[in-house]
This record gives sequence, C-alpha cells and structure tokens, in this order.
Amino acid sequence: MEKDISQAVIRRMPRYYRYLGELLDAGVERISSNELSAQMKVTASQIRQDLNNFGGFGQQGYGYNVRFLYEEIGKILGLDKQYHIIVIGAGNLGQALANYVKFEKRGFIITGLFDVNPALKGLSVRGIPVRMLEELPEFVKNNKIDIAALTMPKESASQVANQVVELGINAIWNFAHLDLELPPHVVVENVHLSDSLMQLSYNIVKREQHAKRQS
Amino acid sequence: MEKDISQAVIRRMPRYYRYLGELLDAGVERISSNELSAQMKVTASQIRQDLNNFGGFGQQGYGYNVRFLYEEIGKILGLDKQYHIIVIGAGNLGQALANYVKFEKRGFIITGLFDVNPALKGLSVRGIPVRMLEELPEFVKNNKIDIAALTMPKESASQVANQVVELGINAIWNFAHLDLELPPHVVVENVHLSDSLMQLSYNIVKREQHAKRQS
DNA sequence: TAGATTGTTAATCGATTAACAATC
DNA sequence: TAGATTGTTAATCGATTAACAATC
Repeated sequence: MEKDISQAVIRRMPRYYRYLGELLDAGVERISSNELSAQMKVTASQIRQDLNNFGGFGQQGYGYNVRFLYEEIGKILGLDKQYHIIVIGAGNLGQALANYVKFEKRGFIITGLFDVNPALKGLSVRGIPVRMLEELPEFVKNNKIDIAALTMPKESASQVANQVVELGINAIWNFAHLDLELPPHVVVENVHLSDSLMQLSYNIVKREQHAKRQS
Repeated sequence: MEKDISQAVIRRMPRYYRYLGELLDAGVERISSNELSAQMKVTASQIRQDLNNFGGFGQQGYGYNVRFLYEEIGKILGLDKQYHIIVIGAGNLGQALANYVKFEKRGFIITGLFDVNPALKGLSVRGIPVRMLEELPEFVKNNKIDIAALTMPKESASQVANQVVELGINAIWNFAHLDLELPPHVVVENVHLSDSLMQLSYNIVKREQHAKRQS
C-alpha cells in the first residue's frame, strides 16, 4: 500500500492546475520547474517534489510539457470524471453555486436545488427548479448524486447531513459553520467563510501593530 | 521584535473561538485542554502550545475560564473592532455576503454594494443599495472602508483590486479565482471555491481507489 | 556530445507531540 | 497539603529546501 499524500501537497495541486491552464491558454508548450517557480512564487524544489508524489511527468533537459502535465493533474484531482451535485439551501449562496458555470466545465454538474422555504417554490435557477426538501429521498433514488453541497443555516445542517448520508451520498461540500460528525467513509470538504474573514481581520490587526511598532 | 506566529496556528484560532463560543452558550464555565482536546479532536498539547503563542490564558490545576479565553481569542482575531466592508460584484455571491447577518455580530459591517451591471440599479439588499462601480471613488472618499470583498468575475478582479488599493483600502477578501499581485502592505485573504471543490473530488477519487484495492 | 533539467537523496527547518517541573 | 493541570522544554515527526547524479 502506497503512502498517503499529505494534505499540504493536495492543497497546492489546484493552484498548479490553474497556472498550467493559463499557460496552456497562452499557447506555452513546455515549462521548467524553474520558470514555473518564478511565476508561482514557490520553490522549484517544491514543485518537483509535489509532482513526483504522483509520478514522473517531466523529462530531463526539457522540463514539463504543459498540456500533458495539465491533463495529468486534472486526472489526479478527478476532473476527468463527472460529479452530480445537489445543493441544499437555495438562498443566495446556494443560487450562487448553481449559477457558477465554471464548475460545469470541470465536470461538476448541479443537478438539484432544495430548500425548506415554500416561498422559493416555482423559482428556478439556470433551469434547475427549487424543490422542497421533502422531495429529497425520492429525487436521490431516481438520480445518481455524488455530492451534496450544504448551504443552509447551521441549525439544520447536522440533521440534513445525516439524512443525505443515509440516502447514499458519500461526499459533502459543507458551507455550514459547524463540524459534521459522519461515518469515516464520507468525504467532507468544509468552506468556513467566517473563519476566512477572521483570518483576514487577524492579519489587519497584525499589520497595524507592526506599523505602530515602526513609528 | 517578537517572532511571527505561523499560519498553521492562525488557521486554527477561529475554530477554537467557535468551540469556546458554543461552550459559553452551553453555560460551561471552565474547561481543561484535555476536555477541549476530546471535543475538538486535536491534541491537548497542540491546544496549549497554540494558546501560549499569545500568552498564558489558563491556570494550573484549574484549566481555562471559558468566557475569558473566548474573549481573549476574540481580541487576538481582531473581533473587538469594527470593520466596514464594501462588496464589489452584486451577483448571488455578493448578495449572499451582504445578507449574512452573522458577520455583523462579529463587527463586520457591509457598508456598500457595487456592480457594473446597470440592470442591478435600484436593487437593494438588506437596505444596502447596489451602486454603480463608477461611484466607488466618491463613496470611498466619504466613508471609512476597511475591507473590499471582490466577488466579481476574475477577468476584472485584478484591475478593480488595483483601483481599490489606490483608493486607500488595504485589505481584500478575494473570491475571484486568481492570485492578486498587490503591494506588500495590502492584506489579502483568498477564498477559492473551485480549489475547494477539486480537493473534494480528489478525496472522492482517493476513497474509490482505496475501496477497489480492498476488494 | 554538451547543456539543461529532471527525479531523488540528503540536509535543514519547522511544526507537532511528549514529558515534566512549576504552580494554582 | 495533595491533586490537577498549566506553561514550557525536549524529542519526534514531517515538510521544505538544497544538492547532485541520472538522463534526455
């Protein structure tokens, strides 16, 4: 059994993917770890180490073929597959996800939108009708769903997460501000916007203290 | 000059803050690093080390006073101050931020909403009117703004970021999917939703490979 | 072949965990 | 005072960087 790749490496992969995509769009054919290092402001050593966790994608004396590396990283990230997503919570955030066309290009297809608010009945976002939450079991039975995005208030998130897992969905993109406790086979990715905002305010305060110390 | 505290520690602070807030709401008065460790699923050692970066908040033989520690972490994160935020890009995501009342409780006040789309003229979210982007310089001159949240498409993000910095705003909450290149005094916090989604799909693929190997 | 650049091993640096003396 | 638990030092572990032999 091969060793697990560290989360630090995984977090960097989408960024490599993005830079390579831009190079590809710009018509660049090959790139060395050194050139990429300069653009991305990470060490060339780190780039080579990171990539070699997954295999040898380059060639001595040449560097990396941009298109090839782009596609390989895409495969590593699972972007060669399709994922059907339901969004639970059809407020602004849920609608924002449903509207974000870029996701579809990468194989993430928003298939359903759910809410408990009857006022949203009849609303449809990019052709996807908002369904009432009680229709969820039936819907999941009839449609292969890979991911549930939770964009409802945190009060109901825990319960809905359990329900979703019981219905056989094993991957959750969690925007609710709490830690979900779920069976180990369930993959959870958290987006905690308020944590992010607090990191920002920490850095603002730090900068101001720093400035004060200077003077 | 004291040493910089590592980003790893900073990223964990909002989570401590959240758990302590919940303990406070639950009426818990004191907690030991060991009890907290069990709840948060991190080591007690890490909790003590993290906190002692900022000072000794506990007491031997007693543990930590929940309310005191909660408030101290709040101060560390700068939550004892107010921040005025403008959101540039009044699409679903921008509206979601403007609507998120929880932020206000922590001192983050959405003060303005901007967009280039004339169709949004007249719209108002939680009493905040959507203004046209050309009104931005005037608005920033007349209002003290601390943070600009960028929720517009990435194509214009770089240019708007530069403008915002020129107008004297030195903190950016960046939702656009690109790396902003700004002067070093500007604090940037990125939220890259598609990176997050790719990490999720990576973990889905990993789990499936794992399951296959088992069988 | 000579030059360039990878893949990979070794060295360093930093972060996490363990241990325990200090002290409430 | 005895017991509990912190604050902090030391040990371990892991991640990053440097160096260089392999090789295109």
